[in-house]
Amino acid sequence: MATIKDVAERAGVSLGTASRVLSGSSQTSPDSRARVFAAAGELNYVAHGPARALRRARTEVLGLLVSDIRNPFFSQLAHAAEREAMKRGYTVILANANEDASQADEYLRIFASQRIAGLLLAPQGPVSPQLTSLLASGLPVVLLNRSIEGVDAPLYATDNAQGVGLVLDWLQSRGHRDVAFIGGPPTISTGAERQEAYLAGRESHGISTDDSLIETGDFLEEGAAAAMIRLLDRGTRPSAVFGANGPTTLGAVRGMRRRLGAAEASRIEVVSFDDLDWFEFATPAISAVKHDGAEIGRLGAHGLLDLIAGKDAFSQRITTTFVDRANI
Amino acid sequence: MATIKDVAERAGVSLGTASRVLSGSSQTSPDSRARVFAAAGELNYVAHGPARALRRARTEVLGLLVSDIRNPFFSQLAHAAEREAMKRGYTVILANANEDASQADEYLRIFASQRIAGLLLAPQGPVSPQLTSLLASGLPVVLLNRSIEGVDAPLYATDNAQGVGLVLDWLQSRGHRDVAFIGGPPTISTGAERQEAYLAGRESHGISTDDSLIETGDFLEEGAAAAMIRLLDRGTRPSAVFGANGPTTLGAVRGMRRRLGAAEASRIEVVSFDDLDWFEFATPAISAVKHDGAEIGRLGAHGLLDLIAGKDAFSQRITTTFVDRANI
DNA sequence: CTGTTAGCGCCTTCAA
DNA sequence: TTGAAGGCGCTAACAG
Repeated sequence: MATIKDVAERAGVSLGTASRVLSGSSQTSPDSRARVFAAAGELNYVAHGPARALRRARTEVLGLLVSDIRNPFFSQLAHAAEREAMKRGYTVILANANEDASQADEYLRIFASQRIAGLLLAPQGPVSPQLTSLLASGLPVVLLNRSIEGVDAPLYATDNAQGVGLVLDWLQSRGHRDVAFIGGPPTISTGAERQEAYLAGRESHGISTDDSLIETGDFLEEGAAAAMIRLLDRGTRPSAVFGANGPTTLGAVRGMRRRLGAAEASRIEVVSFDDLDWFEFATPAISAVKHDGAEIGRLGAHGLLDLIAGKDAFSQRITTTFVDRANI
Repeated sequence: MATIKDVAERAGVSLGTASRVLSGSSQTSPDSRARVFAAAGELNYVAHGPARALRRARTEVLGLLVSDIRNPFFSQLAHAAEREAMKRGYTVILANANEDASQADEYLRIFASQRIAGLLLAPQGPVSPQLTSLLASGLPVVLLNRSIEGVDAPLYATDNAQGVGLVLDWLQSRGHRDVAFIGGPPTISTGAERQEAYLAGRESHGISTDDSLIETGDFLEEGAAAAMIRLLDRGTRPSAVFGANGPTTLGAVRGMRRRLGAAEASRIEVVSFDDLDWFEFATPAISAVKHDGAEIGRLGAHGLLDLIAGKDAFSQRITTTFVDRANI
């Protein structure tokens, strides 16, 4: 591959001039600009990123750590963050921790070795050693959708309490009393917040406070299906089920159908935190809180780039809307 | 951040010894090993990736270019490729071209500047200038799921003709004659292959060869919904619809419901190339060819790493299975 | 506006 | 087995 030296030689200018032209840093004469660009084009010159990073002591790479890229919420988030970053000349390295803390730590190490300029973090659980040392090094960080205790970084997240409030109102309006709740891990802030808001709001919305209606999964499909089945196996027969995130709702529906068959399962109404493509096709259609992964990804990337530029960035809670499909 | 020099000083050895210990390259005494590791641990030393890349003239980074990360097929593929690469010490940079050739070219440029060690490519369309120059530079490349004319690289892909054969058999067994086909862009090899196999097999399977039953989308949901609506708007009333990939099937179902309403739409059977989470929940349930994005990602990464290691890698066609949900 | 030069952090040869 | 030294490609500081 051609180096900047090759370009300079071919253009008949010094290495320094070629560098100035190609990185557009300082003033250069129209003549040398033309010649350098021409030479670069002919040689298919593409600057050596690592060399540039070494010299500049910074990169234009952001790290994005999500917990499950196969969850559409996160793939939309990732997609939006990537676009936003690219608009401002940054590349995103995407890492997928699979809701697993040790894998997350491994990726943070890779991020550190790549000397990323900033970190977009949708964390699993508590602070890990690698994260501590990254934070200590002063790396700009923003949190997406999930907060971490003891980490003081801007947080771009769904307003979980508000969203759960919409679900509670809807459950009440539908006259549900025996509502099963399939939650996520309490170690994940979204899991904790949603569960807490739900538990706190039950009574005032005429919903049974019987705790045998509560089960906790892992925010993945399989775990949620297992949780649903545990709940049914102890004889509980709810009139509605509330899944605390997208994969959880999918798993809950699968679990119900496995235990009860499709016909009986379809007599139980389902409501979800997180709206999925197919909810309108289910029988009965599934109503849901819509929260916008893309918006969070966009805002997060924007905030992080501001931090990197030395500006301030401020946490933001994103208000949700509710899609009522009860009477379709 | 600590450099290797800091580590060497703290361990009381020379820089060269520290380097040898940390990269495990040549023989070192147990004594210096212990001291260097201890010092590195205390300083939270993480090697500077760009500097290493510059010196070694190669990176341990793979580029993965997919056309739509929000398509579950690709997010599973990406996830599996990433895991496989990580097992062998490589990092994956994921880029999402959004089924758009110019964005793809932009990302290839970024990959080039990062001096990736190899490229996993699920291409959009024909060869682009950047791709040509990457190939010319001898970069190891494998193609995933989609082939490109004139590019001679190992291809790991679904056996499209075989999969379409399963669909044709199923359509015949269900007695369908008027079958709508919503295809993908003919510029994408999967689009072309699936459409070609379908068109060629219709007659022998008792399916109408009326071309007003054929429409082409863009492999994204919106385009497919529009295609479905165009088809219905010219008065065509099929008894079954065949969607040529996952998002296409989703869009087709949406389009049908929009035009015909849920009740009438549910009298049309749907079959899909690519199985989605929710097909069992649809009314009637949607049958599908199951092709395995994860397997393709895994095989692709494996093959690419072999190429990088100087070994050979061989194209592989992955046989599909069919999930018949007609009598659930 | 341009040429020259030092050095970013690391690995690897060359001597010892 | 170890220390010393050169240089990967690039940018920025300094002279001119």
